[in-house]
Amino acid sequence: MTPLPLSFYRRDTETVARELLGQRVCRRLPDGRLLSGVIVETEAYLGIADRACHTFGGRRTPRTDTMYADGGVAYVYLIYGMYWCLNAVTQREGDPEAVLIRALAPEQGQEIWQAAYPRLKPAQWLSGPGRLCRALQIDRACNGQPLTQGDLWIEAGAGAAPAAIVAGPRVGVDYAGEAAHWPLRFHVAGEPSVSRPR
DNA sequence: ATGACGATTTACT
DNA sequence: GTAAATCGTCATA
Repeated sequence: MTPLPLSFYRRDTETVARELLGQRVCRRLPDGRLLSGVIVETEAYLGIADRACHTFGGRRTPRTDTMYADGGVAYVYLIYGMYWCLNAVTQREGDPEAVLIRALAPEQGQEIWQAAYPRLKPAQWLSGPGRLCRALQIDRACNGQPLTQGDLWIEAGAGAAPAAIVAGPRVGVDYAGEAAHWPLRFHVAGEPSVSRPR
C-alpha cells in the first residue's frame, strides 16, 4: 500500500477531481478485512464562489469546518438523514474545496458485497456516493481523517487516460443557479459502475 | 425553539 | 414515472 501523498490533494480542485479517476480507495475493517475499489466518478466543489458547495460564501459551521483543513483529509457528511458521502479535501488550509467521490468499480471485497447486496449487480454495489459509503462502512468516524494513512486511504492505481474522461454537470445541485451548469462532474467513459449513465 | 431542506436511494403505482 | 424514508444542519426568531 502506497497512499497518494498530501501534495496530490493540495492543488487545483478540478485537476484533483480528474486525476482521482483511476486511483484506488481502500478501507480496513475493524476485523482486518480489506475492501477496495477504483474511482470511476468524481465531482469538484469549488468553495466560496461555488453556490453548490457547502462552503459557498465562506460559510463555516461545525459541519463544514472539515473543508477548511489542509488538503488530504476526508470530508464525510450525512445527506437526507440516511446516507453518508465521502469527499477528499483539496487545496490548502483556509481554502474550503473538495472532491466528492461518486462511484467506484469493485475490487477487493466482492464476496462481502455479494452477500450483502445479492439483489444488485456487481457494478451497482459501489455506484453512487451513498452506496459506496454504505459498502465501505464509511461514516462520521472518518470525517477529518487523513487519506494518507489509517483505516481509510487512497492509493495509486492505473489512473485514467485523459481522453477517456467525460465532463458534465454535477448531479443533484439544481438549486445552485448558474453553478448547476458548470461541468465539474467527471467519469470514465464506458465504466459500468458510473452512477446515472447518460 | 422551530421548521425547511438536502452533493441520495429505494420501493412502489 | 412519483413518493417515501429519515435526521442532522442551519437560518430565523
